[in-house]
Amino acid sequence: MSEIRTPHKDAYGLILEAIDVGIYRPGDRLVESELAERFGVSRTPIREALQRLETQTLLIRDGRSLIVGALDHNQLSELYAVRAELEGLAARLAAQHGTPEEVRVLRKMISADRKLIDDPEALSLANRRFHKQIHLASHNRYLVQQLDLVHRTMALLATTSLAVEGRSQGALDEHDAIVTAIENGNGDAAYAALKKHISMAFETRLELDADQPEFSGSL
Amino acid sequence: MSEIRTPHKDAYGLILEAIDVGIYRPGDRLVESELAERFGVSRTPIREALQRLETQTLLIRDGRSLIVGALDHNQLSELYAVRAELEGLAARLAAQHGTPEEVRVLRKMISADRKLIDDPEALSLANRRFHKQIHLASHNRYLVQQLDLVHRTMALLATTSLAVEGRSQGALDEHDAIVTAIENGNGDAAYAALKKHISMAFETRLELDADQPEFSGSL
DNA sequence: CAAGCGTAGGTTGGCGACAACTTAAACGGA
DNA sequence: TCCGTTTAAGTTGTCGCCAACCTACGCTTG
Repeated sequence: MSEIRTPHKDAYGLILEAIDVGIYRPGDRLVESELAERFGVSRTPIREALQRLETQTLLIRDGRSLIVGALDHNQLSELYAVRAELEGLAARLAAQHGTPEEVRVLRKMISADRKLIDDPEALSLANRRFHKQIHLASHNRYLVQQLDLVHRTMALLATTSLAVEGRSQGALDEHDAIVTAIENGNGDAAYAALKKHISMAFETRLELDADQPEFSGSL
Repeated sequence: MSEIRTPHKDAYGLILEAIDVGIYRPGDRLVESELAERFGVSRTPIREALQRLETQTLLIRDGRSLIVGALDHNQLSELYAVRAELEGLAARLAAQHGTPEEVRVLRKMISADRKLIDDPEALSLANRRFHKQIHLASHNRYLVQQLDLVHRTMALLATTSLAVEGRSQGALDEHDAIVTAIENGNGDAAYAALKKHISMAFETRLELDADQPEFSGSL
């Protein structure tokens, strides 16, 4: 209750947030001393955080130093392939092992999210929570862990695919189909519905990237 | 060319190897100063390595210190569920995107491995290489990364499931079926064959654990 | 004799400093 | 003017030290 200014986020969270906010963009080089000064700590905790981020491939080595990872088209494609499979598995397991309480929470989320249909910002956050809830309902800690990694990697992408006009409605309908399958305990249907959902999201992102003026890819 | 004694493995690899060899067993507490003295380095690189191992959940926090992670029955079950899905995806992608050269290497591996049928030690190593080759043939770096993580987690298990009498022959036959499906470019068949293979391996491990006098789970 | 408190030992987290290395710039010579 | 060499600045890797904290043992007291 004492520290309001600094909620004691460690260097890991601080750097992650700095990347999220856009202070550091893909391709930027991260200098330890600079980060240390920015956050008012020594280089030691910075180094620990950087190493953690490196093992998660959010940062990649360029010679001796670290730069913020970038996702080119190939990487995006590969990432979505893995994500589709893992999310599909999560849905299947959620249908099989999810508790009634967990499933009801999912159902409630959809109802609540329909009211946010015009607020892309809030909808993006709600979307994360929805998927996270499915992950947890799978009751598989390794799956949760791996999906966390996937989602963190996707944080390297600036914009959310929900920003595309009209995508919100479709996404919510897909969410509905997923939850319905889970409610019915139909693992195969849940697996298929979530895979389809990820496929649509990927397709939307590709359209989004195609419209961008493209100032990526540079080193 | 100067250092033959130490092939410049960093602390990360050294600790990992120490766990593999059994110097440190699941549940053991890792003391930084002890590791530093053992490897003849300062605490700093040790700390970095420990943090990396912690992010991969090979080490887990017990209060303030780190202990080697252990896998109970539930964790093992969850881990194999994820592994089956990821390995299955790797096989599917290998069938779709694998180059003829990569596939031929897989075929050769099986022939070579049949000669090792009486050497569980060598066969275990060959088995790892075989699966790794499939991962690489998927041409999906994130899948490779995640499967690496899974396999490293399984390193916490002392014995290999290939140690079970008669399992070697069955495993090789399953490998054969997998490669055949990949050769035919049949993604669905490859997916199913590898999932089946992992399922059999899991079943074998359960039998193995059931026979063990069980001195795990403590602490 | 038991229980609670205090102290001492040990371990982790953080910091500043130094050495090794890489990169880049500047200077000199052809 | 261009290229090579030397030098200097900057950054990372490693180290030893100190403070905070947790634990466990021992002592004291009821």
